[in-house]
Amino acid sequence: MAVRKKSRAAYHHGDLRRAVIDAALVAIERDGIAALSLRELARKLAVSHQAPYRHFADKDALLAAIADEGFRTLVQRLRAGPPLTGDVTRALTESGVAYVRFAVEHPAHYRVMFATGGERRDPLATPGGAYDLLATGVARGQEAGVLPAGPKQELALLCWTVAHGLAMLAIDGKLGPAPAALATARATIALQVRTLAVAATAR
Amino acid sequence: MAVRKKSRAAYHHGDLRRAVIDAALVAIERDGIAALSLRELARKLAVSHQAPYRHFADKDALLAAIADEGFRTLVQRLRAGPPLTGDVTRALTESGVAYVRFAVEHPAHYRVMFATGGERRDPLATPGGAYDLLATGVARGQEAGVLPAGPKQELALLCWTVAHGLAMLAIDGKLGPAPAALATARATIALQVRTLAVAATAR
DNA sequence: ACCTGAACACCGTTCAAGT
DNA sequence: ACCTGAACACCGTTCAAGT
Repeated sequence: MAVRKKSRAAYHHGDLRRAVIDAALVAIERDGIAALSLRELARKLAVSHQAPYRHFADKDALLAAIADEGFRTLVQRLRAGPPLTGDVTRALTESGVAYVRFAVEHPAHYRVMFATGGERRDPLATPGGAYDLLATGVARGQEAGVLPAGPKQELALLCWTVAHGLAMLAIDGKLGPAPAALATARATIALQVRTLAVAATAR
Repeated sequence: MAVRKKSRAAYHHGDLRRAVIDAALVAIERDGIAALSLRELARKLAVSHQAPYRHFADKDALLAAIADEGFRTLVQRLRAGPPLTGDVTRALTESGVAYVRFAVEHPAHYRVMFATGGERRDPLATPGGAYDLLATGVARGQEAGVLPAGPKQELALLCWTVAHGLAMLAIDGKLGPAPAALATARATIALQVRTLAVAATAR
């Protein structure tokens, strides 16, 4: 029994790549990116400290993979919201909430996505990426008269700024514990959308 | 000559504490907080690797000192803006610009101020701190009729969110190179202040 | 696609003993 | 308020040789 157990435990059966990423997310969430240690991950997964190098060239490649995964998931979440064909005000609000919710639910992903050091690309600016979705939303909002006229780019940046700002404040604990933080973020987004709508109809 | 040079170089004459902080800021700006190494700082300053410990209990104490310095400087910069007794719209705009400018000019400070890991306090919430200044500005804005009515706290959080969001995007290079980034931030802040003013007078 | 095991140059931090 | 120097347990990363 002991022998069988040992010989079976010698190899990691399953998706080590996945397991390394998941363990890294847990570690980052607890101790921050700075404290991430590949050797510690390997220890926790009971594989040799060299095994992770089968899947990631180095520590930065692991972080890049996490960032990639984060951007893909974020776009999915944004696409899952209410369609822009209906109530545009609501759609814009829910998009913002979904953005912050993603950050709150995946703080390690979000941190890595916007961390420096790796000089990573900017998948937000990718065609079909999050920024594209935002630009479309802004255009619809202007057509529907719930966003003020003016350069779409400026408005899109303002919206992203609010979402990103709230996301960072939320995962840094500046908006209180997780459930309250999301409610506060929602209220702030709603205030912003309302303000923009009022300004749009004012002239 | 060689002897004299060696014996004089043996000690660090001057403010080692200051020198360590400055060297840390340079290192963080270049390689990020994660890559900061006390031993490397000591080497660069030509002191023993143990000397910095005279001034900082550990690495985290050094980061805490940097964060402290950052919060103090930020408050100074915000206080240096145009007074709230005059053109409130302009004062609010310049406050926001000063906030982002601080981040752009002191990216390492700003990063450390909002970095996790150290579980630091929140000097923003300190009496007389940055958040107090913001709350006062919001109150004046409402009195002057350039900010919409409503809970001051919600408006203050929205303003902080925009400033913090722009600051983070700027130092992460998402707004382009430094000079352009500040201009973009200014335009975004102006758009937000204008929108709020229009919404305030709409009803 | 994993393993063991050795190796290298680096860390943060502590200690002991100096000036 | 600094120094030298040794020490400890840790890192990321590379290599060699296995299954």
